[in-house]
Amino acid sequence: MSELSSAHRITIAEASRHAGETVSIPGWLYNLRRSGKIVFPLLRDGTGVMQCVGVKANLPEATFETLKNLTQESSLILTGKIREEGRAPGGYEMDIERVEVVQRVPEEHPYPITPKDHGVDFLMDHRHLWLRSKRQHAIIGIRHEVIRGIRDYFDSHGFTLVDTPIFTPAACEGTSTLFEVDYFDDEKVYLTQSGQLYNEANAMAFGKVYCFGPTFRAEKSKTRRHLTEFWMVEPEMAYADLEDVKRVGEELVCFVIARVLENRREELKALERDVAKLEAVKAPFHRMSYDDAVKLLQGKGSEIQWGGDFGNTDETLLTEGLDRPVMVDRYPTEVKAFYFQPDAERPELALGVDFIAPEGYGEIIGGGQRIHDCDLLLKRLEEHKLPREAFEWYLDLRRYGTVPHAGFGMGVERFVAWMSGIEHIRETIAYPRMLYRTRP
RNA sequence: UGUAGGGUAGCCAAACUGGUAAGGCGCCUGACUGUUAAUCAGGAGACUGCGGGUUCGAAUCCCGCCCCUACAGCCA
Repeated sequence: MSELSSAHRITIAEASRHAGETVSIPGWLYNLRRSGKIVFPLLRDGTGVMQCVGVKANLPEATFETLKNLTQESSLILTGKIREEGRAPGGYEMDIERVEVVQRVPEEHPYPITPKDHGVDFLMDHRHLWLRSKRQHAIIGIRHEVIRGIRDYFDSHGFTLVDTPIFTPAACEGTSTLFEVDYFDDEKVYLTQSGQLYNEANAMAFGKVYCFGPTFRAEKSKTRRHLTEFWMVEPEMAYADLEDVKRVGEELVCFVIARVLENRREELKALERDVAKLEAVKAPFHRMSYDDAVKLLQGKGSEIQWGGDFGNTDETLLTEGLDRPVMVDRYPTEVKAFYFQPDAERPELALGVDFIAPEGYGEIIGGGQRIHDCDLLLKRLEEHKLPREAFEWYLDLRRYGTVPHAGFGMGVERFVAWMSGIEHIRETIAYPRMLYRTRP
């Protein structure tokens, strides 16, 4: 590509450091404003958008004509001098000297996404192009920061990354529906819905581990909080209990929020996110038992009965008026998975905890302490009618040096939706997979 | 899967108790030397989701199907 740029190549993000220099910026035409003898192409290069100026009197006829007739999203390389300019959005502007059009989008097939209103369905059908627009760019940038923050947190706190398989032989939790995949020789495997069980084995090998990858749920959920394919980070710790889960979860959330606030101001601004709401999220988070949560909800008019799980509106009610997440712990054993350690004093309760984010973003973390006693685990497998043979390897973890251990899972997309302050989770991943949408 | 709402040009969208398809964006032509989703003037572009029915006449009413959205259940 070097023959295409006639001057030092820079990105728009670097432009402020090159004021007074003549540089080349390769990119795409975001928009074009024209006014007779002066044109303002807005150049987009993935790092930002920059207003450029072309004045007829200062340019060869052909160059000006080329600029004037550019079409939206045409690819081009602009060369010119960078100048500080108060009238330009972003504060810097390029005085265009040369233009090289790499591909001009023909007007017979103009770029479909215009700078005006579009419906969700149309935009989702053009998701591969929609990613070029400012809002999507900002959300994906925040997603990147969230993922980097999560990794940095675990990497700097003694956790080893041990990724778990995506093809799994059976249900990890038995409840949710699984996607079935044809394997070789008539064998069936399933797409993972959690790395949990493998994580427990890995924790016994490495002490503190985490896995980070996609998970799949074949539930026919059709809400703004659900995807059939989503990313989850799951830490697991040996010699740890429910309190450790609460402490680590709280630290992780605060760490990642601080990173987003530190490095993604521009994106938050583009999304008109109320950053004061994020800045308010500090430890300690609110702590509440399931018992108290049920009483609180009933007092607020919820239909919930002791023994039931929280609905969507219940979660919103629980954080009503709160500026930070609430951790609800000690759920009835029946509503939780088979592997939860029971409370020593009240065995009808499971040592699990859910973190419910404020502003209606719902559950972002779910986890707890696992059963470490082999006999109890066997009993639970029977109660849940799970095939013992499939869990022999899992039982081995209780036969060879079992220890109390605990962990949790955090859904990346819900976290990103919360950070971004957006309504629907579908915008937090580049290519969302939902109940009735698997394309593009 | 249930309940509710919706499907009108490439996109957004109006059209009352049925009367013969507004407006805007984008595209094309022209004007404009500081535009900020530029503005102004003109132009092209629609078997009103699909199939059937009622009617002199259907975007509008009725039946069936398809698709979308929101909410609920389940969950991260």
